[in-house]
Amino acid sequence: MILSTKGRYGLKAAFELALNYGDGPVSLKTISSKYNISENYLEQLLAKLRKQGYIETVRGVNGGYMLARKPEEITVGMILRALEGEMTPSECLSGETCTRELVCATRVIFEQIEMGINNVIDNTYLGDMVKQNSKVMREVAKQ
Amino acid sequence: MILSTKGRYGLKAAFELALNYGDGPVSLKTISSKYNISENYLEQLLAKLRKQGYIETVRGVNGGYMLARKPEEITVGMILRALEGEMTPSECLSGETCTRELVCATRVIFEQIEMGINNVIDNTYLGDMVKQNSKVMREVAKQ
DNA sequence: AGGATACTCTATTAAATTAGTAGGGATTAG
DNA sequence: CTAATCCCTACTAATTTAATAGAGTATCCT
Repeated sequence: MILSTKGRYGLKAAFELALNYGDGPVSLKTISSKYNISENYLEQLLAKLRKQGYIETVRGVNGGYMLARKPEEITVGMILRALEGEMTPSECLSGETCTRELVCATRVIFEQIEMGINNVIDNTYLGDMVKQNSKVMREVAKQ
Repeated sequence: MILSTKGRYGLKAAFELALNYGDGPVSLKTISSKYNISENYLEQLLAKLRKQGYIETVRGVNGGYMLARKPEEITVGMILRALEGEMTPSECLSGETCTRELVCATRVIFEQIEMGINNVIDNTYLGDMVKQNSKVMREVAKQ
């Protein structure tokens, strides 16, 4: 599994906040029960997203979480990286351990895999997910 | 890290066998010392590749490992999957747990990530790596 | 003011995975 | 027959994952 539950749960939560963008905060309980995720665990994931500036919180009664920016300004990559760390297939692409930059056949492959992933996650915004979702929902409703 | 050492080491070893394709077996010791990988550990990885039919072995003195097919017939994806399992971002794409096929916004993203990865690993053959490598080696030699 | 609701923060932990280590057994060239 | 190799299984230390637990702080509402 390329993504752990951190990235998977976190992306679901971020999508939920995007769905409710502009409608005030959504509580942890609402999200965790809708997606069937442990409340305390999801809380830790949302804390990471908050610390990285992607979501804001309102404390107290009727409080909850909300996106700190428009869904059109937050990419899937931002969310996944905030939770999973750099999305790289091999430490030699992100770290200092690999010294054979030029002459490494496997490195070329790892770079291409990384590009393939980044191409998706950096070009998809939460806003795109919302649009795509409402489109699918309409199609399902027709049948 | 998307790939564990299993996939990374295993791909390096497979590449090494591709480099030596047609020249008889290459011993475990040769590969593990060249790439600085634990001999016993690499052996376990090569055993997996053998059981899946990608490599053959010759036992006894002067024995070793060799590709069971031409480098042009073995993809990077075959090697990585043999060692890492299915390269999928989320269990909902490979397993039976996810039941909301149609109406799942995050699933769409996971599918696209998977396609991005597969596009690279299923279209790159060990033979391509060998060609690419000798090209780079020539360029380096010029300078 | 006070209670209920909701986020904040830190510590702990069970389970799984990773990345080996270890060692005895079988095979074969010379 | 012996040294070089592969074969196979068991064990283990370290790390990561996926929570669980609970005490603390802020805010709304009455």
